[in-house]
Amino acid sequence: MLDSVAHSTFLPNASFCDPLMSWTDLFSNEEYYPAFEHQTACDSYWTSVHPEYWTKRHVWEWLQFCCDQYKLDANCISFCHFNISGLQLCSMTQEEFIEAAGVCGEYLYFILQNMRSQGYSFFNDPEETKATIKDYAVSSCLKTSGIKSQDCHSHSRTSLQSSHLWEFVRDLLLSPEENCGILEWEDREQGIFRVVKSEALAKMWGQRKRNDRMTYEKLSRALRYYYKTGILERVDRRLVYKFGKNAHGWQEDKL
DNA sequence: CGTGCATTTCCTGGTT
DNA sequence: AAACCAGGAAATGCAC
Repeated sequence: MLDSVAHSTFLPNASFCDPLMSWTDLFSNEEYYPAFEHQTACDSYWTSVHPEYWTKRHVWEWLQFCCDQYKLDANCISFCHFNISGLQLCSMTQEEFIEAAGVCGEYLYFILQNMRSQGYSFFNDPEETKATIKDYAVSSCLKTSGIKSQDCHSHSRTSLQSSHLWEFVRDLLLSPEENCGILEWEDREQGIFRVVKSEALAKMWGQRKRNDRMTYEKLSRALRYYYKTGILERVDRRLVYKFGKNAHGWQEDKL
């Protein structure tokens, strides 16, 4: 089972990232049936069929795509739970997803629901969706190597909304596209970083928490509380912080 | 409903 | 003077 997932092929990235493409467009677009002229629905890619009509193979292909694209830990996923059709997949509740794949399940559920409502535009939404995906993947245990499936399950309640400030800061440091020069590594190895645009950082954090009253003054107070818990360590320079021993996921060689 | 955690808000005072 | 830093105290929102 795992082998079939690991060895099947994906569409190249460029093929499904057109944000303007609807399900109808995708379905009728010949580009999605490039190599096989007389394909049946069973032979088509999952990307060319609405999730409700997915075959078991489509479900597998989708799972593989998600694992690959969002660095989900396949160890967290009970693949036998997903040996089902698209119709059955779509009827699964979030709880059932979590039961089948822990925090990865919560994430997969999130992706599926968005795909069902938005089609592939979901994968290329430059706004919230993209940040949501990234944050979802990075803030939970998904990107950490060597994580045990039990750990994933124990974190199954972790979600975007519960993402902590230090994780938000960490993820910003780790994603240059979102960062926009707001944060900068001062010493990558030691986890020392500088807040370059304090106002922008506060604004972004405020957006994340849906709080337009957020300021750097208040954000920095929250950061200072991290000194006590070892998430951050004090650095005696303005706007400079350092990850402490209880912060994880920021080290280059451990990503 | 109560409790605890993680901020958020506010504030006084000190530093760059 | 503006922008930060240090923390105390209390309030808030949320999950359990």
